[in-house]
Formats: sequence, C-alpha cells, structure tokens
Amino acid sequence: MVEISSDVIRGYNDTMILYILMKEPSYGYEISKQIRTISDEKYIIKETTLYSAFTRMEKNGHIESFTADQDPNGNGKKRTYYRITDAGRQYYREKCEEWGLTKDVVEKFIEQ
Amino acid sequence: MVEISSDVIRGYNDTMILYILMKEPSYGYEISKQIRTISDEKYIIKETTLYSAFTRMEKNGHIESFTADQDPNGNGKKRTYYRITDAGRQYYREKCEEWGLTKDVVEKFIEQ
DNA sequence: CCACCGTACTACGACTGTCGTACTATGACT
DNA sequence: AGTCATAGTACGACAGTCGTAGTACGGTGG
Repeated sequence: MVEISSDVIRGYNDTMILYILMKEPSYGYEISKQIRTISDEKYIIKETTLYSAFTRMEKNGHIESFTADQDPNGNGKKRTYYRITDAGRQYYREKCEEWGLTKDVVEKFIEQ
Repeated sequence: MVEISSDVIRGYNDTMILYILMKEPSYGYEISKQIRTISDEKYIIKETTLYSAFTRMEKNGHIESFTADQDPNGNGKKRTYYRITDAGRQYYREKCEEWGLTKDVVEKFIEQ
C-alpha cells in the first residue's frame, strides 16, 4: 500500500529532477532551467536545494553521476552529468502514485 | 501575486486545521480524529505535529485558544479549544489559491 | 482490583530538506 | 575593464515533523 508522506514539494523536488532525467542525462544548470520552463516560470528551484538534492539522490541510488565535456569537441571543460538509475525510475513511479493520493487528501480540505 | 511555497503537506497541515476550525471551534484530539475521517483514514496527523502547529498558529495569529469544560454539565474537566481568527480565514483563502498553483506545477512533472 | 484503552495533552531532542550567503572559475559581450 | 551567463561548492541557520516518553483521568473487562 502506498504511504502518504508528509512532504510534497519538499519531497517532489526529487521527483521533478527524476522526471527530467527520464528523458536523458543532464546536469545541474540545465535541470534548473528546465524546471523553470516546464513550470512556466512558476517554480524556480534554488541552486543549493538542487545540488543538495543531487548528493542525496546519488546516495540513495536514484541517480548516478559522471563527468563529460561541455561541448562534443571536447576542449577540456567538464561538467557533472546525472543519469537516472532503475531504482530512480521505480521511485519516480511510486511518487507519481503517491501524488494522486496526496492530491485527493489535500483537496478534501480545500475550498474552490 | 500568489507565491508558490516550497512546502505542501508540510505547509498544508495548518490549512487542514483551519478548514476544520472554519466550521466551529475545536480541540486537539477532536481535530486529529476529523483529519483522519475527512481524509478517509489516509492521513493521520501525528500528535506532536498537531500540537506544535497550534503553538505556531497561535503565535501567527491564525487561531486563538480558550479553555472550556469537557462536557456542558461542567464538572471541572477542562479542554483547550481553538478558534479561527480573521487572519486565519485570510490565510486559509490564500493557501487554497496557492494550492491550485502548486498542483498545476507538480502535475507537469507527474506521469499518469 | 488492576490492567488496559481512549481521551487529552506536554516536553524534549533529533533529523531532514530548504535556503541565505558567499565564494570560485571560465568564456562571451559590450 | 566590467558584467552577464554558465556551472558549480561550502557552510551554517532554520522550520516543521516525528520519535519517544511521560502525565493524568475515566471507563470497561476479566
């Protein structure tokens, strides 16, 4: 049974990051820009929140990091990329399920 | 303009409490039972979370406490009741608006 | 008669995630 | 020469939640 957690955005930052990494590996700056555009500028994740999420998520095994050149010509400049793992995909699916539940619960207490 | 906050359930506990207090003043134990039943047993607020919410909310001016007899016959046993203030009602309305925004944002990152 | 359950809390401390602030470093543009 | 965009790292504060525990009272069951 899906357990409802006590954090939502606080818990859903990880979910947003995973959603982006589902398509292809990416890196911090790019992910933050994507979150901004996908949310229509309504949510701008703080840098520190994002990078501390990476650390946590890598520890949890939801993502893996690797370094790659900034441009394909490979002139030395490196970036840290992240790629979603199977555990991360699994976690994402669970969070999506949990969201349905959470939304239903919260909406019972919301008017309009 | 409504700002999106980073906490949802974490921030919506207060909203749930206010929702209940909109109807009539109530007290801790009763509120916790109502949250459980309204949410169809899907969300059970922890006692410590609830009572620390009361302290915070009274400090914020969203609720007011008063003591009253446990039963109308008034045989000495007292309970701490809480009543919503105008500021609390205002806050509740804002949170409801914010919820619409938050939901839309989160759902852009959710599949299904 | 005593143990336990439901009621109605309070106290304390730990933990987690977020966020403010600040700093580094590079390349492009002006 | 200065500023902006990029791409981060480090550190510490803070808020809200939660585990644990303890108090107190009344009613019910064995």
